Amino acid sequence: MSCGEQLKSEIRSAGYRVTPQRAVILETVAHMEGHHSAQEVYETARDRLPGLNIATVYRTLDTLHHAGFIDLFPSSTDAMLFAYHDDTNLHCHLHCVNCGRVLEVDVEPFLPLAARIEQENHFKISINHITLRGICSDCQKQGR
Amino acid sequence: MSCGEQLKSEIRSAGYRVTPQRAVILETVAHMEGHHSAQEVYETARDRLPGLNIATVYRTLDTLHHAGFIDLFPSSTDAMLFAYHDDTNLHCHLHCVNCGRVLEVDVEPFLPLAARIEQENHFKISINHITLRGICSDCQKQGR
DNA sequence: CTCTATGCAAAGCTTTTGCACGTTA
DNA sequence: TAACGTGCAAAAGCTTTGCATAGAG
Repeated sequence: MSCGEQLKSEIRSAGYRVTPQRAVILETVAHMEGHHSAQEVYETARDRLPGLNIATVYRTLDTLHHAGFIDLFPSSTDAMLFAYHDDTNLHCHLHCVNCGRVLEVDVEPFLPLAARIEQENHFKISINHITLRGICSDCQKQGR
Repeated sequence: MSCGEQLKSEIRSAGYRVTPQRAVILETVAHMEGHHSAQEVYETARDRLPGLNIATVYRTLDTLHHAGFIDLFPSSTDAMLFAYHDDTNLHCHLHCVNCGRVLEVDVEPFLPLAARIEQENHFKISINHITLRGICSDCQKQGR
């Protein structure tokens, strides 16, 4: 089964109707590395689906988020960022507040600490959403 | 020196003009515990400064942020959150993606790990902005 | 007196919503 | 054919901006 068929099948198993828009948008997010705004997803997906509407992108990203296929990340700019959720590739995030880029790093060293914080605060941590904010090496070089 | 005078003096030492708006807005954020939207800051500050404009609140919060008095936090809802920056009280954040509340927890256990991540990635972490997202105990009780 | 900050109103951007039509199962 | 999803257009919410006036140093 092709990658696209695989994703369609997963949408269907999650109990959602498979439409061209949903299939293309999910494939788009899955193939674009990293974290992207709705506008970026829209512009990329539109190449394969002319006539696609940005409202549909928002509605579809929301649907796919509820279905567990997509993770949401608030960013330091106005726009929410979206990323494909891959259980086999959990990571945490270094979010540069200067350029907005999001680097991904191994989550493993965080796990013991996360478990401790969960216990002490009765707070269920979403491991894939741990975010450290700061300045990336590129921005440090350029001063500020 | 009163608390208000203290803050005014700090604004002045940072090289900014002291206006009633800046003084009141900074005091407001300093006295409101936790993290608040511009709208909340506006509504609270307006009690002491009728005629205050929301545009002034945004401009002032931005100024005070650049001056280092205020921290910014993107949230899972649309609105940016603002908090008083207190060097003597660094903490990290448990951000409930369900109700939007932000709990503060001791930052100390994070420091060794943060130092290691900084070294390995040449990324300058803003210690006061470490954010763990998830579900708070109240929302867990209510189911989801 | 000069330069900066504020109020006001308008605009910008991201995101959401209502509704008629088209599509999926 | 009975839901449900989409396109379109309009609106909503947060934030920014231009400009004239007021205020700080």
